[in-house]
Order: sequence, then C-alpha cells, then structure tokens
Amino acid sequence: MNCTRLVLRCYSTESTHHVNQRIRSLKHTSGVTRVEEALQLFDEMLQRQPLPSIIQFNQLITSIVKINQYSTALSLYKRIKLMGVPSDLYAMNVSINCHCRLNQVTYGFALLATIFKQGHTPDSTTYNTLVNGLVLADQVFEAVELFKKLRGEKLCEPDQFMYGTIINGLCKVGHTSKALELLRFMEAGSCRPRVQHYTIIMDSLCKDKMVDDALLLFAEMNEKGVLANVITYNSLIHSLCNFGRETEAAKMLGHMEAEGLSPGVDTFNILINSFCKQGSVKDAELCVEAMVRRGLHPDVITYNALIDGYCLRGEIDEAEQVLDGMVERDIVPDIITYNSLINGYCKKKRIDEARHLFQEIQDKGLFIDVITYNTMLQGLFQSGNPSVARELFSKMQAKGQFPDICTYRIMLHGMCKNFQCSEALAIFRSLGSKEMMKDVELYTILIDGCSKCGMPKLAVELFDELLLKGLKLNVRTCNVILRVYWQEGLLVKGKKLLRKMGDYGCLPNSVTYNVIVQVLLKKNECQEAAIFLEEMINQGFFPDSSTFKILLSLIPNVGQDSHMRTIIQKLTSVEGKV
DNA sequence: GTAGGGTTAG
Repeated sequence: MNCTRLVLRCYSTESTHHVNQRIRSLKHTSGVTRVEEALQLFDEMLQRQPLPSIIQFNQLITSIVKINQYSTALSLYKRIKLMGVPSDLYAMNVSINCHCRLNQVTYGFALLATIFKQGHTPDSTTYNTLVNGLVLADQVFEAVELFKKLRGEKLCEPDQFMYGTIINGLCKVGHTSKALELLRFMEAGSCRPRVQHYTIIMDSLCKDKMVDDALLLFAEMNEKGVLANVITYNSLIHSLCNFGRETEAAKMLGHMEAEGLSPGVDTFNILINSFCKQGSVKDAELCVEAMVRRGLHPDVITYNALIDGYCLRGEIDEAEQVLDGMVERDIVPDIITYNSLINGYCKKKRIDEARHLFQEIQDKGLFIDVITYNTMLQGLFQSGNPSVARELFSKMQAKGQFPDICTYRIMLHGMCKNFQCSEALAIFRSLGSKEMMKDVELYTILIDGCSKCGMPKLAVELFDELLLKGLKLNVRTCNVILRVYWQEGLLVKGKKLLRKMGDYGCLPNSVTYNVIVQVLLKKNECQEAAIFLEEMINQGFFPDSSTFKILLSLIPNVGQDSHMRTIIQKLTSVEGKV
C-alpha cells in the first residue's frame, strides 16, 4: 500500500518535471513547429491523471501567446475550462490580453466582470492590459479616461507599466507634448520614469520631425542617470538615418558600444539600409565589415539592402556578386531580393534578363507579389514593349493579384506614352476603388498624357474634375496643366492658377517657369517669354538646359535692342561666371 | 519557473 503510493508519487513528480522541461524547450522552437508541439503537449497534459496545475497550463499557453497566436491561446483556455481546471488571475489576465490583441477589448471588459464574479480581485496587470487594449483599439481618449478613473477612485495605483501604456497611447495619436507632460509629472513623483518612457517619447519626437528635441531629451536622460538600452539606440539611429544624418547615426553606434551595449544585426541593418538607399553602398559595405568584425552575421535583410543599393545605382554586376555571396553562406534569397534584381536589370534596359529571372522565380514556386509585377511592368514599358506589358497586366489579374495604386500609375503612364490615352482613360473610369479615383498622381499622368496625345480639351476637363473633387494639388500637377493652358492660349486660366498656387500649398518652382517659357518660345512669342524669364530670374530660378538651348538658338533672330537680347546677355554672362 | 508597456531593417 505504502509502496504503491510512493511509486505513484514518483511517477507524478517525474512527469511534472518532464512536462516542465518540454514547456521550457518550447521557447526555443520557432513558428509553426512551436504551435504544433505546444498543441501536442497540451493534449498529453489533458490525458494526465491528475490534471496538471493551472500554472503549467499558463506557461504553455503563454508560449503560444508569445508568437502571436491569440485565438489558439483562447481556444486552449476554453478547453481546460471544460475539463474543469479552475482558472486563476494569471489565466484571466492572459485571456484579456489575447482578446485585446484580437481587437476585442469589449470581451476583455467582459472578462473583468467575470474576475469579480469569481471572487478574484483584478490587479494592476489586469487594468494595464485593458488600458493597453483601448490604446490598441485606437481609443486613446477612453484609455486616458480609464487611467484617470483608476487613479481617482484608488482602484489601482498607476505603476511604470500603466504610465508607459498611456505615454505610448498619447504618442500614437500625436500628442507627444502631452506625453512629455506626463513624463515630467513622473519625474516629480514617486514612480520615476524609466528608459522605456524616454524612448517612446524620443521616438515620437523624431516622428514629429523634432530630432534635435529628441537628442536633447536623450542628453537629459543620460544626465539623470537613466541608462539607454539597445532599443533606445536603435530608435535614435533609425531616426537620424531617416533625416539623412547617417554620420551622426554612426557616431551613436560608437556611443552605444562605449557604454558597453552591443549593437545587434538589426542595429547595423538600419545603417546599412540607409546608406544603400542614399546611394553610398561603399559606406554600407564598410558597415557590413564592421558588423562581421564583431562576430555578427549578415542576414537576408543585410544582403537585400546591398543588392538593392547596387541595383539602384545600376551596378548590376556588383549586385549579382552579392547574391552569389549570400547563396554561398546559405542565406536564401527571397522575393525582395529578386524584386531588386529585376529592377536592376530593367534599369539597365536588360529586359530579357529581367524577364528570364521573372520566369525563373515563378518556376521555383516563389510567391510573386504586386511589387514584382509593378517592377516588371515598368521595365516592359520603358524598353518599348507596351503590348507585353498589357498582357502581363491582364495575366496578373487572372492570377488573382490585385493591382495597387502603383500598378495603375505605371500602366496609365506607359499607355499614355504610347498614345493609348483613350484606353488609359477607360481603365481609369472603370477603377472600382474610390480611393484610387482620388489619386492626384493618376490625374497628373492622365492630364499630361491627354495633352500629349492631342486631347488638350480632355486634359483641361480632367483638371477641373480634380479641383471639383477637392484633391490636394502638387507642383507637378500644376506644371502639367500650366503647359496645357499656355499651349492652348488659355492665358487667363493659366495666370490665375499661377497666382493661386501658393494658396494651394505648392509654390511655383523652377520647372513651372521653364515650362511656360519653353511653350512661349516654341510659339515664337518672344516678348511674353522675356517677361516670364525675367520673373523667373527675380524669383531666383534659372533656365534649365533645354530652355537654354532654345534661347541660344534664338540669338541670331532677336533684334539688337530687344528686351530678350538683354536677358540672354545677362544669362550668358552669369553662366560664364558659374 | 505562469500575465501587462517601448524601437527597427526590405
């Protein structure tokens, strides 16, 4: 009798140990495998007699939550409930979080009621999870109200998490200054702000383009003895890069190492990407060397950045070399890698190679995305294959790939250039999406296209339609229609628009004047052209090379004492000095 | 030994 009991107890503790071990090992399993193994373990746990404790179930389900499988997690809780395992506050809190992540805050609040009903007392985690749920649901105002209520009614003393959630929410809706106020409030109180709080606000300041204010706050934080961590540095490095301040970003990296923090592959990738996009792939390569020296391994993102960087510069051979290098290191190229390469071939007008690669990756069974199609379509148009492009456009839709706004811009632009304006217009009119019909870029393409296809009236109508829709104008749109106005002699309209451009938020630029002057010169209206040339120069703009060419060709024909002659002389003398 | 907030790369 005693013996049996002993054996049973041994079996029970041993299996508990075994289960714990398997739960722990789940953390080292990734993605789909983790879900599969977790589900299998869960089934085994349900078979056990006695049933494992709620703690073990919580641990297992948490490992599923960590990989964002919220519905799965909730369904498992439902099942253990059916098996009669009593829930605890941890389980309830995790469930609330799952509902919040699934955009079901309401269910979260329903669970709060259940907690009370079951005689539990919600804790700060419960409330914080709910406040965060409101933030996630874009109900920041409601989140702040709940926060105030909890504090006012002493239901829950706000802790660093709660403050973090609210600061995050305020920043998310653009109220960075309110968040900063709350930070100042914390500094004066007993719940002192941590690095997280500073990081959120610095990041938000940067998103508001106030990078220097962020840097000031960073300095202030350091003075207060709050230590920055890798996330803080990653965020600042990224923001500096976004504003073209790569040198300072690189200095930041040095800074963080001096502080004893180790930058990760992601830190380097931020810099590498930025250098590549800027066109300085050489600097990016130096960054890669620096990361390798630190024992970090470039990943697919690193290689993709380099490949894209080279392709953007048209240095396709270098891009191919990088590709070889990554394959040698067993890093599998993905669709982004191939999109860059296809773009590189297209840029170099090596359309056959682009088409070949496009076919090859499909044969490999790789998923082709809308960017692949867009890249290919653009390449086809630019290499003078409009009909192949149009075939591909049909094919992608037949395959179930929806065109996006870029697809339509590429298509309509390509078609207009190939004198297929009427068909382009037909496509535009048949656009299902209301959003796309409100795209100023599409209008600009069509207006320009119609005028160049000999349909200026249609161009003018389209512009009026655009105004009627209340779409926001940009300089390019104005420049395009101004050319039409001057070509068609619609000078009243033209001059009116020229004057109103500032009100529309787009001041005339150098192109604006070049366009007008060129039209006038081509129409041989030299006097009028001279007036605009002068205005242009007074505004600090300068004729571009094509305007200049026309001007120079006029020299023999303009009279000795004409206004135009003086201007040309002035221009050529300035030109000589420069 | 189970739960809640922050950054990012294409």
